[in-house]
Amino acid sequence: MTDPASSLTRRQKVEEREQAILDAALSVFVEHGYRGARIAEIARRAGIAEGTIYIYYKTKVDLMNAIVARFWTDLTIDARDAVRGKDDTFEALRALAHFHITALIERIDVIELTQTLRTVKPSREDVRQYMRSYVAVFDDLFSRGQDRGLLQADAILWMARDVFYGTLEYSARTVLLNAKRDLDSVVENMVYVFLSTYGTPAVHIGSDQLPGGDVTDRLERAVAKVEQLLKDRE
Amino acid sequence: MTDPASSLTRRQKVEEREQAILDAALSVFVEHGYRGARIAEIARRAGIAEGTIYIYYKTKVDLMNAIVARFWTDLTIDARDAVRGKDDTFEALRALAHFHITALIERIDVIELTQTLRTVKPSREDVRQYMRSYVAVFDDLFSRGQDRGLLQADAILWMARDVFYGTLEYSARTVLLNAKRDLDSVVENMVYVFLSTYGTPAVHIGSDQLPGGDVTDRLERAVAKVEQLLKDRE
DNA sequence: ATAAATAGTGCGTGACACTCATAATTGATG
DNA sequence: CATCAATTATGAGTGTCACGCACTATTTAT
Repeated sequence: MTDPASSLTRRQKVEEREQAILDAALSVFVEHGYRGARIAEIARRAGIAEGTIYIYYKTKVDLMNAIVARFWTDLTIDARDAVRGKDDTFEALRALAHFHITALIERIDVIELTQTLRTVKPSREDVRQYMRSYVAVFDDLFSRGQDRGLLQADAILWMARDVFYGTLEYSARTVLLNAKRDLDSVVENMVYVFLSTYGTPAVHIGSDQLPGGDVTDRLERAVAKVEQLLKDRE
Repeated sequence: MTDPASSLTRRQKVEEREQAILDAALSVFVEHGYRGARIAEIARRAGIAEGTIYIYYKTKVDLMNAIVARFWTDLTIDARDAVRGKDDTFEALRALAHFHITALIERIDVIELTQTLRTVKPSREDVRQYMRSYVAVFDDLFSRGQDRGLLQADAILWMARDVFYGTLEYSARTVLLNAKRDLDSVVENMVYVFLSTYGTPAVHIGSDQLPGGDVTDRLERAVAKVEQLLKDRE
């Protein structure tokens, strides 16, 4: 046939329908949560029969898994974009922290679906996989910071990662509950913690972000004095 | 009647039955998760009819809420016990961190139920309430540390709290996945982060907990040297 | 054109949370 | 102790859904 509407190959049509299902499912899951979501409603929104969905996805859980996978894959790409071009490690960390907590708050519905996935169907190896890809953005940043001597070389990556993502996640949750707590403070706190904990002297010298009273900074100045004195004595 | 078995008053029997239901429900929920848990199974284990449960709890969600509430209330008491008697703020922090992550790992099943509760029935004001009581253990500790001049007076409590609970929670999750990551390291990392970020100079002087190679520690020694040198010059 | 393969349909079914009419238990009262 | 009202217990019954399945429609290959 030369019908323009059917100029699409079978695979393309299937592909499109799959996206339609995912879009419909996302909206329904987000609106009603996993339990409240009705397959019938998803089918209706996707403009297909209920049974058709089961051709594409074996179960309701599988369907949600597909949604969540798509979400995190896209988010990983966006995260990489957010830090691209930031040369300074701490600038990049700040950007990533800002991106991450913003995403956590704006897309909290989808993120909660991810949580639900874990409880509904434990031991989903695939969930673990795309989460790994996502946090790799931080890992790369941190390692590069270490190579450049801005972050302590002996700092243990996974500990720093736990502090980073754990704190932001927890903060996001409280931001959502407490309403009046501002995102920028959370981000600045994060950067501050990293400076204090993992920053090398190289970072602190010439740095002006630490408010008066910071130990490391003051000690740094003291060391400079020592060096001066030692030179004087020679 | 003087039948010893029925020497219990009506209220006592009701009370006991309620506990029996909660115990049965806990075990079933933990074994099968929220969705997999069958009310019929809970009734069977509690030794009562299915309908009886609905006399005590209006819905399945309400039942789970009761379980979770009991859990956190008990945990709060244990947490307070864990820090009692620790005079040094950092010792207490260490103890609390250890207690918290141990609980997170040992009782991860119940804690996940808490998460599930949030998604299944959002805006549960009561969940927020007993969580608040639980984190208050940390808040008290931190404030006392500030009063004593061991923690920076201008540090913002909620930020520190987010770092503390957020990091531990995230770590617990990865510990459970990665299997080989040891708890003590996580706890020490936590204490280290707090020392670096929120500790005042008063804490660092004379402290020996930071392993060689740590910036703050090294700078501390450098300062001691400066002071010595300066004295010598007088 | 015809067959083979693939995609779509929607009614049927079993599982399960929750209801309700009825029964059993309790403790107060004369 | 007998009676009664209030409370608590029961389990068969009901409505809602996820999912199965027998069948139809459409596309691709021959």
